[in-house]
Amino acid sequence: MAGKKGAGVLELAVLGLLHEAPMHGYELRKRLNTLLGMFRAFSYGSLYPCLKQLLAKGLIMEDRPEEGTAALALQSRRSKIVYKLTAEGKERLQELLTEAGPAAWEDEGFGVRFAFFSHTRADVRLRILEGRRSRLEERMERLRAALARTRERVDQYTLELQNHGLESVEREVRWLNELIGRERAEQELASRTSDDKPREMDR
Amino acid sequence: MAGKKGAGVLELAVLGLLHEAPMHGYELRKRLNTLLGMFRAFSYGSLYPCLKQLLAKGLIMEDRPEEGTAALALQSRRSKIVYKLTAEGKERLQELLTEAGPAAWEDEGFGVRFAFFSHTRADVRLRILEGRRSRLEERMERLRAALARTRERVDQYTLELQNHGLESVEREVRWLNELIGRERAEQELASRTSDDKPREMDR
DNA sequence: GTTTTCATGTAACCCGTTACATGATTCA
DNA sequence: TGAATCATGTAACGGGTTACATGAAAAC
Repeated sequence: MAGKKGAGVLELAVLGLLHEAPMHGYELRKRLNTLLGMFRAFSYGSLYPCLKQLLAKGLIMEDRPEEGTAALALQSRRSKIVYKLTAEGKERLQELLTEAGPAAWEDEGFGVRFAFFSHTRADVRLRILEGRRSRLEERMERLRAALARTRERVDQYTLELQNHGLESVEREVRWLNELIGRERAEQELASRTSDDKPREMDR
Repeated sequence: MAGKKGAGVLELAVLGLLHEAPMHGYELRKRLNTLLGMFRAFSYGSLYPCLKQLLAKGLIMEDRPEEGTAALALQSRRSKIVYKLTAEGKERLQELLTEAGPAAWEDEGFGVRFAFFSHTRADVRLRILEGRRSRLEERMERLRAALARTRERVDQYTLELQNHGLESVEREVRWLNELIGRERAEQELASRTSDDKPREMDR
């Protein structure tokens, strides 16, 4: 609970990907951008400094392929640097994936969290999905209100834009509804299996 | 063509809104956020500096309500400051709305341009819509490829995310197709009306 | 053997936010 | 008269990009 701040999408994404498999920066960036391609794209200019920083924090470690065992090659020979999570890194990742607050359901962070949902506790998943949904429902309301006002002022394009925006949000809400339904069903199934045990909401 | 750079969404949005009607900062921000609510939300911390900067560039001017005609009130009395476009401001706005390059169809800038499409030349509108579409089609291809690869690795949630992303993009492409169709129809109609006149693409 | 792609990194910069400070106006 | 909201502003900071520099490995 000490001065831990910042976090950021990138940090989480890197930790998450490295948890799946050790990787070097270049590859990491590619995986990053295919994973989150529909939201954003990171550049090397942000990735490498981030790695450096994670290294300094002891959350990841380098795995430089040390070439010919002995003292042959001097320390030059720049080569691929494979990164992997340390124990603290895994802990940190788990911690990030467990927090179910605004950071997890705002536009910024939701995508990444969702991408790593299979490493997230079931109850946290549900809370994040619900948080996201109510966030979008708010937006929907505001959008509907805006639309009602715009309809009178008849700027055809603004109307078209807001309408398309509204439909997008509505669509995402429907998607979330389905996901939440599935999660609930699974949870119920799970609790019915472990049956009479006195509760114990995970963790 | 001299050292004009930066621009930015905010500048365009402010010019666009002020073109519709003079306004003070606070109101401007609200209009801004209902207009572009589904993309982003600006804070005062960026709006006021932007206004200051536009003022310095001579694109907008203040309209301080000068109270009781004469030298009564000393120069204190801070009050609402209504901004409006200058001649150069209108020119600049027109210039911004006429450029049909990447800036106009990337995620960042597309929304704002579209919102002000009714002040944009018909041919420019079409080019921007087409630019946007091909941008999204690229993304679609990459997304489809990513999906194909993900399907084998069976992370259920990643798959779900990418799938939803793909569908969103496909939906936007269909939307654009429709808009482009309408624009084309209108253009044809217009050219058939003015018929044998040697061209003169609007404005 | 040269071009392309892989691979790592840095420095300058930009756009925007957060948090704060201040004051006027409206309304209970 | 005190609280809420309207209204304007600033300083510190942050997270990211662009453009650049460098070099190894693969492809042609």
